[in-house]
Amino acid sequence: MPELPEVETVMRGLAPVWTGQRFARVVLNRGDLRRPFPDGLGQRLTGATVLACRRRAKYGLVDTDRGDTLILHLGMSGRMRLDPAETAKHDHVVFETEAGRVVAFNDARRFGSLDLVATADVDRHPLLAGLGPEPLGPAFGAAMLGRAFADRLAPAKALLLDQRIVAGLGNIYVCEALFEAGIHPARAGGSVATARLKALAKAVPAVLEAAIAAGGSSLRDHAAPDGTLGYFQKGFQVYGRAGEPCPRCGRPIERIVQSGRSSFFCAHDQR
DNA sequence: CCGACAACCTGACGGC
DNA sequence: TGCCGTCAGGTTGTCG
Repeated sequence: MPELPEVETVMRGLAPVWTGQRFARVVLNRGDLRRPFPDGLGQRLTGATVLACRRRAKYGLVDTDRGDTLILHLGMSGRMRLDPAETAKHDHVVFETEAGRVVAFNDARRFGSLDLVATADVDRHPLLAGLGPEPLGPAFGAAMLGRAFADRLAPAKALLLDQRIVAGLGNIYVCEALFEAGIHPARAGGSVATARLKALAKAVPAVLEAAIAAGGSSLRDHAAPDGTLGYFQKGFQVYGRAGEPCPRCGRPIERIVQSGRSSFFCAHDQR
């Protein structure tokens, strides 16, 4: 479930555990996830002190005092298990601080990734260089969306999923934001009325902030009850609710598939 | 530029 | 209990 809010929650959970702490051990239980781990990953992290835990789009960034930044991506199924009672299947990398806190990067499907790059070059790294603005940052808004949507025939759904336009949205929150803004997911970007674009510019951060708030509240002392960071149940308005009544008009929520991914929407309220 | 599709992997779930 | 098909929050590349 890692879209922007989940990654934000994970990094907020890691921050108090890692910031200012040194890694005593980093155990790699395999040599790769989506891609091979960088050479010397374990050695380069062991003994390093964490300066900051932050986020860009769906990437978690961990800066160290050695001038390196660990770039982590949770893929589809990645989780950070905090002080796990025991090791679990798919605990691929285990970080242990000198204070004895343990974090296990668990990722069943192995679509996640770990990269280590010079902190000074992080923003220019190929993974991050092409990303659009943060939807919760100052560069995001109706004007910027208007420029990105103008003259586009591509569906609004596809444009919002395009990380070069806005960085951090995934399938769930795109569905939710489009519902909130009253925009049909298949509507061509260029045909979205200005008023709806403004609504969308409000809906996107609203939906994300609500999710972050829900995640944060379920975190308590930095972890869900099962020690997992980053995943929390949340009631969605339309996502995953095909056939259920629209919370606004009561008509059944519909599901269509766009470029291989499910879109959930209300055909009456979203045009 | 666009969109459909496949690939990367494992697990959960429903039907039989 | 097992087997089978379907689906899953992401990213990347190919093809037409």
